Amino acid sequence: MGVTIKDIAKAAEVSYSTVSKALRDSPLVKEPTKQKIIKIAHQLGYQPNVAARSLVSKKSQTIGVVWPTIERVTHSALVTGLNKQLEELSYTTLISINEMEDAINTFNRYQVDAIVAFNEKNSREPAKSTVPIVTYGIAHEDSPFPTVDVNRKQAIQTAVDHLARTGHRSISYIGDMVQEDHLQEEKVEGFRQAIKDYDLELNSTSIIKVNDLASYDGYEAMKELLKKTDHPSAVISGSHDLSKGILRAIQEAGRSIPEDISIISYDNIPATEDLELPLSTVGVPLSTITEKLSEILIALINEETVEQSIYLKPELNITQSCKAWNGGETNE
Amino acid sequence: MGVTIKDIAKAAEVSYSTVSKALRDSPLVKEPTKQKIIKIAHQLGYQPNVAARSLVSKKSQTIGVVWPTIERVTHSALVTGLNKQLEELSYTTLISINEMEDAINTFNRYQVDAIVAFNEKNSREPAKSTVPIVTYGIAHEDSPFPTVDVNRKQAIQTAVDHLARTGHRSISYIGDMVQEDHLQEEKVEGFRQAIKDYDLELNSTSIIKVNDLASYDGYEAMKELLKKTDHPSAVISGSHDLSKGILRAIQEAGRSIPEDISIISYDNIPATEDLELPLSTVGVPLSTITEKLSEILIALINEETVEQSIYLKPELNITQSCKAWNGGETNE
DNA sequence: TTGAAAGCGGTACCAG
DNA sequence: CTGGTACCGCTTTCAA
Repeated sequence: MGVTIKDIAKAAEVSYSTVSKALRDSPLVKEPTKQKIIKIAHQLGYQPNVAARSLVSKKSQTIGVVWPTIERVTHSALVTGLNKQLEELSYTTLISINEMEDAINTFNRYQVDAIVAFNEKNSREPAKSTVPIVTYGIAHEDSPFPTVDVNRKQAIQTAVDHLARTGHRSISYIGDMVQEDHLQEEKVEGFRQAIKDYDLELNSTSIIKVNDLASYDGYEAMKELLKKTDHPSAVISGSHDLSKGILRAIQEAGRSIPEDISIISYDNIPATEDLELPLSTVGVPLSTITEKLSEILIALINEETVEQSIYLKPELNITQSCKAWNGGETNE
Repeated sequence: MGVTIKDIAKAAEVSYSTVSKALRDSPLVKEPTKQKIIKIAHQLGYQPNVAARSLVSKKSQTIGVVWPTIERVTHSALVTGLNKQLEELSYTTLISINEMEDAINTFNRYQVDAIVAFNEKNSREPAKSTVPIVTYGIAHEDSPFPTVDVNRKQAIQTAVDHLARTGHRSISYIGDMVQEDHLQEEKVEGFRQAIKDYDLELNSTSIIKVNDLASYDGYEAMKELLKKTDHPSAVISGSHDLSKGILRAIQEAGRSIPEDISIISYDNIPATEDLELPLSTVGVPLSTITEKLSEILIALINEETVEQSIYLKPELNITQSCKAWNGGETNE
């Protein structure tokens, strides 16, 4: 077994309650004593026993993340960001990839202070949990828990709005999923509605289906689209990966951005890779999401009331990948 | 706070130590009493407090997984499999995405029974841990902990071996990484050596570099390769994703498998998607890896001695994607 | 077969 | 400022 505060007490020749105080940096211990104790604790490689501590304090300084769909890369950046954010708030993050209900039970047994659930489907019965829960990305409908989500519909609408206002009349959206995917459908829905609002044409090449959201799918879709004589003057892409493929296809076809075609990508990941050209994006920055999530978590832990449903507003970020459209004629 | 055994004791009108026994299914409790207690516990939605339990029993029935590189999809299937396997052994899996040392400290505080670390780089100083640790995929060199790993070098050698024995003289390997990547280099090394052993030619198109291991990279590489008049009669691919792209490129070029070209893919994921044709693969099945890992974990927990370095032998699985080579002439 | 009581490693309160 | 002690929820002897 590991080192306990009693071992430290013996070594430091003080009572173990003094050790406890010193280690918690209590002002009730004289500075030299404190230093001595801390030093000894360090030498002995002391690690406080969470079990014992949370047993009495009822707090574990731990947040449980329920993430059954690790295979979905989409959330890994988010989880990474959240982990980091919570670390700064001196919380430890623990992840379970079990199903919602199992995971929640586990975290309850572990007495985590709060739970974030990334779940695709709404759980039928609101799992009974002593620990407060916030969900992310779940249909806002009638989740039994407070929910944080990105307004994907609005994101795409914002993109269409920008393009329409800058003269584009023919816009395509690449990213409708062949398989059912609630999150993607929301984007498509936003596109459809915005096109309608602006009274633009909606034809067979306006919404392009893809098998997956990977780079190749974007490439394939765009290649196909460029074969048409009357290809759109602007494209909105459903994900960063798709966009990479789209750029490749455009480049390969010898067309140029933004002269021949403007592009806006849905994306909440900060542009890590530098693509050849900085992509215009629309979406909620990852940091905004993790900040909001942490905020809710902390509020929940402090038993404050929180909004039942938070819908994050996307930001539009226009770069050189977009240009006003003047009917295809050169401007000079 | 949640329900405790005392609440149950009160409701069942027995002492709380009896409740404890009943819930642990001890033979020291009469069957009817036991049933009654279990029923009440269930009604009350009792969840045993891990903190209290592990405080006294010194066991938490939990395995910690250190997985700092979640962004790397490679391991997600493995973690999923391991989680499932351990669940069957009635262990709970908890994941930390913090750096090795932090994560190990966290798990020590949590008194997990053992730790699995997926780490790319060998940690400089063997973090001091009370809890036994096993690492996966780390250079077998001189890890301070027992290690389980796949023999990637041997995998590729096995593939070359098969192809060479069935008449192939010109074989290419697609999957050398542009960025440094230890795991990939091992495969390339295996390829190089096997080619040498069989006295085959090693030219500029024998080993194809890729930017990443995604589908598109395979597509691009294969497309390039097929432009050569004297393209190889067989290709070995470094990953399942690469293979998907490779198949697409071959198909697009109007060539056929295995008539024009044979292909073997490095892969340990069970063929989930059915590609058009079943791919020949070489690698260690995921289940073998997770079984071995669990086995070591359990042994470690029981304080048995384990091998310091376990190197799993890859399996070759040949399907219709490979065919003996007779110099390019038709056989009939 | 059941109950009482000790104690796991800490925290926090109270007395000195 | 330091030490003593009750107790968190549970497991595990030991007695009844």
